[in-house]
This record gives sequence, C-alpha cells and structure tokens, in this order.
Amino acid sequence: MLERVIKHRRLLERGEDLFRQGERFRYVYAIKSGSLKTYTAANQKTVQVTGFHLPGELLALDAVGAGAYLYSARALQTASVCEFPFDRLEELGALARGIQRQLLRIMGGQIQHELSMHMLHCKTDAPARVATFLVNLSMRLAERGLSRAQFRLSMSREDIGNYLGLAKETVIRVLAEFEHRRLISVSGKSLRIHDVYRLESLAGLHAAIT
Amino acid sequence: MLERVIKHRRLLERGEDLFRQGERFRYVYAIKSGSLKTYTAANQKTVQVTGFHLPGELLALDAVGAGAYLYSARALQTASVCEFPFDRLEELGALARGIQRQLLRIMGGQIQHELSMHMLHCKTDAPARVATFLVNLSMRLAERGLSRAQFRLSMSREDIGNYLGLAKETVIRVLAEFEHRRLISVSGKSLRIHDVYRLESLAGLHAAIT
DNA sequence: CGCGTACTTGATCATACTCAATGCACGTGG
DNA sequence: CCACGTGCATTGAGTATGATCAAGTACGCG
Repeated sequence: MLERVIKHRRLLERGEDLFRQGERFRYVYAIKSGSLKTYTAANQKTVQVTGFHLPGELLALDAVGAGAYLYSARALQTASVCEFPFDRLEELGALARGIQRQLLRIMGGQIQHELSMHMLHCKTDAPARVATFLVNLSMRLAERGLSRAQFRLSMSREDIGNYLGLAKETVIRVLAEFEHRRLISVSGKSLRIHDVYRLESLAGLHAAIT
Repeated sequence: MLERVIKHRRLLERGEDLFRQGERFRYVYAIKSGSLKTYTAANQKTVQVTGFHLPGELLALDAVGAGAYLYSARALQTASVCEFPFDRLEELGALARGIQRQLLRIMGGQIQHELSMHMLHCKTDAPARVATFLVNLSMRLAERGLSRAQFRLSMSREDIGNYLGLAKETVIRVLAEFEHRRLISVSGKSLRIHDVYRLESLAGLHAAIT
C-alpha cells in the first residue's frame, strides 16, 4: 500500500547529510539500513544532537506542521533510505483514511518518545541517563528483530554525551563503571548488555533498587 | 466548525485532576481559563512535571496514538476547559480533510515543542534553563494576547524546578540573581520582565553575549 | 488570628565539568 | 613496510555548579 508512493532509494556515506535544518519539507524517510543522527544548530557555535535513528524507523514526520525540516540528519555510517514524497502521501491519505489514522498514531508515538526524553533529562544523574540510553537502544533494536543484548554503538561518545547532556568524559567513565560492575562489556563501538534488569533499575524504571 | 462537536464545558478547582495517566483516551481539551500542569509517575515515589498549559492551548492530543492518557493533568488554579469527544472529531475528519491537516499541524507543533525542551535540558546550566522557561512562558502568553512583560507564575517554585530538572532552591536563587541583575522583578507569584533580550541571551538563543 | 503551605536563606557536600595529557587505531604517503 | 597524522577514546587532577540538609520567614486561607 505505502509501497505505491515510494519515489526512490537513496544511499548515504558516513558523514553525509540526508537533509538540512530549514530546507523545504518534501520527503518523509524510512531507514532501510545504517543509522543516522539528527541535530540542530540553535546558535552559531553550539550543535545539539536531538536523536539517533535506526533501520525500520521513520524520519522527518514532525516537519509536517512546519513545512520545513526542523533539524538536519546525518549518516553515522553508510546507510540507505527510502524517500516518500509527502504530497503524494497526503493524496493517498485523502483516499485511505486508515493511513491518516496511522500517521496520527505514529506522530503520537513520537510525542510520547520526546516526553520520555524530557523525563529522562529532568530527574536523573549521569548513570541513570546512560542506562536509559542503553536500554532504549536495546529495545528499539529488539523491535526490529536484532539482538537486544549485543550491538554496535554507531555514534561517538561525544554524540552520546551531547544527546544526553553530559560531557563525553562522563559518558566514558559511566560506561567504564558499568563494565566494572559487570552490567555490560564495552570495547570501542561494540557493546554487550549482561544485566538488563539492573540497568533498568538504574534508569529509574523499577521501584528503585540500586 | 469545531464548535459543532463541543460536548460541554467543565470547571476545575485548584488541585483537581482533569484526567489521569492511564485512563482511556476519550476527550481532547481546550483550555478556556486558568492553567494546568501535566505530570506522570514513572516509578512509585517520583512525580515528574511534564508541562504547563495555558488558556487557548489544546491538551491531550498526543494520546491519540496510545488510546490512553500518557500523563495526568491538574488545575493550578480554578480553571475551565472544553471537552471535545475524539471519536466525533475523527468522524468530522473523515468529512473535512482540512481538519485532519490541522490536527497533523498541531501535533507537529507539539513534537517541535518537545524537541526544544530536549535541547533546553541538554546543554544548559540553571540560569539558562530558568531564562528559557520565562521567555517561553512570556511568548506563549503574548500569543494569546496577554502581557508578555508582566504575568503570574501560577505554578509553585517546586513545580518549576521539577519541570526544569532543578531543585526548588536553585530556582529561587536564580530568580533572585536575575532580579539583582535587574532582568526581572519577582514578588511571590507575580513576575515582570525588564530585559527580554538579555534573558534570551542567557537562554542561549542569541550568539552568546553573557 | 492562627495554622499550614510555600518560599527564602545559609552552609556543606557531591557530582559532573573542564582542562590537559596520553593512548590507540586507522589511513596515507614516503 | 614503517613513519606519521588525524580523530576518537581514555585517564587524571582540580574546580565549580547545583543538590541536600537545616532553619527560619512570609503569605494565603480558613
């Protein structure tokens, strides 16, 4: 059904921008392989990473309202995406009410996600943030049928820090601490989760057993 | 047009809940007067304020996807709201495509807002957060035709702190510091902004003139 | 007017930031 | 093949910012 409106596939090299903040909103993207980060430049010198996006996820739906992309998107590694011209989607939507509904549902989900990020940043200390980040990543990968226990951190420590509102050194130290406590193993970009439950506890998802 | 589906008006006392997290999603609300806070209880003991909502704004649209309210909403003062039964809205939407479009636009706007909150929490220190909070509040009031320079902080210092991820003492001290620097005047719940521009600078909205 | 809730203020302490130096891996060119 | 450069990761030391704890005060409301 949605396949009807696919315009074409696009390939990205590591470091290449899929779209840039402020450009006219034309396409919604579905990520086929690889991963991307989204980021904005609020003031000249500061860059803020707003999210990481994995295969199977949709990108840029939230530009609907604004008519322009709200942030830039850059490939963290070689990636392939599908472009959906949004005006076509809308035409289709006029016919198929089910799709409109689904759009609303997806957008609701995005808001929910942003809300959970908000909660993440408010209450918690560095270990809780990193733990939440890892658990979240693990869950999203599992949703796509990939391993929830072992995966690659395709983004740099600096990006993680920027995303979580922590210095990169803090990210490193927290990861080291987690490894020392045998919650995870890290080696460069590859990561293995040994104890999801305690990680979730640290993230503040359970009652509070430190 | 939307007026057609208004079911009825509802009045709330200070401290009364409009709806609770987890309840089945039935109504979208438009705030007529007063103000509300939204909050969740992630784990048993911790409450997290997720937002403040002013007259003229819509509430609970993001529950569309989930089918249940994602958070609770409580009146900060005597308030009146209008209930819109959402299933009716959807019927209407099937007929009037313009409304669907508008829904999407509004939801896009919400995502944008959440995104800006994300940015707020990541980079910045306590003064920047409080400054952003004040500027944001001021703008939202101005959008509704109210004074952007002088207004009431209908929420407690503790709520502000919880929302911004700061201790209430820090909120108080930062406000005092701002007053000392003649950026604002505070007295209890009433607040006056003297120098929006410098406040915005602190918020990191300009290049960076401290 | 009295009670309670919210607000304010001060002192101490911990966490995470900053700065600086070093290590490590990759790719490039001699 | 090895020397070198670049970028990212790591580690350490010192510091500052904001949290916590503990009083004390003002304000709103019955």
